[in-house]
Parts: sequence; C-alpha cells; structure tokens
Amino acid sequence: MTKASKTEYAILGMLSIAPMSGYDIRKTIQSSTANFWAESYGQLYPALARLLKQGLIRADTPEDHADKKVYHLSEMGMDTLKAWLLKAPEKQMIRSEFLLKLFFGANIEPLVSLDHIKAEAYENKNRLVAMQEKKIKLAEEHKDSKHLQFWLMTLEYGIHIAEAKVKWCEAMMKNLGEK
Amino acid sequence: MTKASKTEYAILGMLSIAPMSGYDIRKTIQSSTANFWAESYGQLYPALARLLKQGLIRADTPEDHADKKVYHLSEMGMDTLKAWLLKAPEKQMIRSEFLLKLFFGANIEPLVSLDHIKAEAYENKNRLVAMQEKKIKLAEEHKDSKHLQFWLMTLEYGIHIAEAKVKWCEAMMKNLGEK
DNA sequence: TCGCACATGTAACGCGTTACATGATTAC
DNA sequence: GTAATCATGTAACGCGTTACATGTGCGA
Repeated sequence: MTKASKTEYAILGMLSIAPMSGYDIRKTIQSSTANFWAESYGQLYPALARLLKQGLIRADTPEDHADKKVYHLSEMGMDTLKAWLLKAPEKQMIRSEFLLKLFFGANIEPLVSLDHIKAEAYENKNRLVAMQEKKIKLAEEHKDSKHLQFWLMTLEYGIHIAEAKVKWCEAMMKNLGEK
Repeated sequence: MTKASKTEYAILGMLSIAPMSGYDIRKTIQSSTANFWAESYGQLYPALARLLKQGLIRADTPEDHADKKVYHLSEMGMDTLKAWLLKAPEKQMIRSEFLLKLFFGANIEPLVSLDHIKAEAYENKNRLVAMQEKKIKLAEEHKDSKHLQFWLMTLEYGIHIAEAKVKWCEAMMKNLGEK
C-alpha cells in the first residue's frame, strides 16, 4: 500500500460495512461521508484494482449480472484496515478561498465582504437543517447497527462546525454592518 | 491567469499589504494565514515568474542586495486582485482522515477512537490559546492598519471553529466513556 | 422508446508537496 | 568560524478531478 493515498483505506472501510460494487462504494461515500471525505471514479477504480492485486479484497460476480463486481474484504484486508485505524490520523491542511478573500478585504468595499459572509451564513444554515434531518433518519434506519454511534458522531461534528460558522457569520455581520 | 490555481491571487493579495520578496511572502503567509492557507516554494516562485510575465507585478532589486527581488503590485495587478475579491469564493472539499477513521470506528476498540478524540481536543485547546494570544498581539501591532479588522475576523473564525471542535470532543468523550 | 440510474474503466491535466541544489548574510 | 536565517529556484512525484468512452437494466 502506498504511503500517502488514503483512498485504499476509505475503500477498505466501506467494505467493512458491507460488500459492494465500485459504483456502490462511490454512492455510499457521497451519501454518508460527503461532509468530510470524497472520492472520484478516477481514484476509485484504480485503487480497487490495486487492492485486489494485493489480496486485500476479493471480487464476486453475480450470475445474473456478468458485468458487475461485488467486492468484499479479505482477512488481510480487515487486518490492514484495523492497523490503519489504530494509527493517529494525519493533519491535512485546508485551503479556504473564502477566508483568503476576507483576509484581503481592506482592498475593496466592506459590503462585498459582507455579502460573502451572508452567503456563508446562508449555506451553513441550510447544511445545518440537512444534517439535523439526516441525524433522525440515520438513527431510525440503523438503530440496531454497531456503526450507528460512530456515524452519529461524525454527523454531530459537522453540526457543531456549521453552528460555529453561523455564529461567527452573525457576529461578523454586526461587526461590518456597524461601520 | 489560469483558472483554478489561487496561488497567484494569494501572492497579489500579500503584495497589496506591502512590497515583498518571494521569501517574505512565504513567511508572511505562514505567520498570518497558516490556519487556512499555505504555499510552498514549489508553487510560489513559478507563480511569481508568471505574474511578472503578465505584468501584474514588478520587481525591484535593492542596490545592496543584488540577488534579492522585491516585488510590488502593478496597477493591473491591483485590478486583477480586486476583480477576484469581488467574485464569490469557491467551495473546496476538505478531507479529514480523523473523521474517516471515526466513521469506521465500529471495527476497533472504542478506546482507540477515544484516544484520537482526546488528541484532537488537546491540539485544538493549544491552537485556541495560540490564537487568543495572537489576537492581542495583532491588535497591538497593527492598531492603525486598515487591514486589522479583516485579519481579526479570520482569526476569530479559527477561534470559533476550534472552540466548537473542543466542545464536540468533550461531548464525544462522554458519549464513548459511558459505554 | 426514451431517459435515467446502474456500472466500469482510462487519459489528460493541473495542483501542490518534497527534496534537491546553491549560495549570501547575519548573529553569536 | 559556524550555525541559522535569508534567498531563489528546479525536478520529480503523486494525488485527485474532469472528461471521455462504453455499455446494460429498468421503469414510465
């Protein structure tokens, strides 16, 4: 396994939940970890091929669906996943164009920065509502799953962050508005 | 100017604060926008060359320092910067290995996830203290600068986020500890 | 029958980091 | 004198996105 790319681990993790096709892995990632993790097909399919070659996953082809491949974890794959989960996660630098523009805001009309902040507030309020709804749905649909607790934690993380952003936006709107 | 890379704009923005060498731009970025923006020399110097070629910046060489280049914005450069600042910032996807590991936490001992969360709490508390101190220092050092207000806003953003993360960590520590 | 979702893959491209290479200046 | 900081740049590499290419299954 290469050192830097975590796509392989993301795949192993998804397959620890259930056997899936590449297509399904993508869909699952988009609907469950979209707030903090994304994968494109350009990463996914080559990574699946590598994992297969290394024996970390195996493929089944359903009889009625000759062009479909359902992958599942091998024992080695599960061990690799667990070993990765034990290690301290690496920090990754974020790049926020929004904050960069705000940082240089003295060069333009304050109203422009105010607009950007309003848009940020609006977006985070929407995301907040969506995440609250998702929380309820998730708790219902997976109420007996061992995964539920952890999934709710990552959702709650997103909620905490979005709330903080909204609060900050509102404070800054006052800050800029009073001028 | 290419479509996707924002390195050029980050440079123009830094030069809107003061004329600087490439080395100084890097240092300024690291000490002021490190929480939301980073640049490496491998990006910086080629970008400076491109900006120079396009006439968006100009270079002076100090007499006593023949190997040093001090860049400053041209009028066109300032216009380009302003035009960019007016546009709505693009979203960029983040990737959090921390949250990804937590998402798959059901595969391992809960104590491991608890450890990761404790580490996250610790780190954010430290960052919080550093940012609080920075806030005071910044307000003193740039109290007459038109930039101060905006710089404080980006700092305050980091503080809001870090506080939210700490709160979330503490809630999750209870959540996992009670089991 | 038409369009959407399912399904798998590759190629090109650009972004960004890391490591390398080199040398001057300054502070102790 | 020697170590740290200042100072500029390039090369190699890998990651990740986007666009391309192709085809099947199914429901309205």
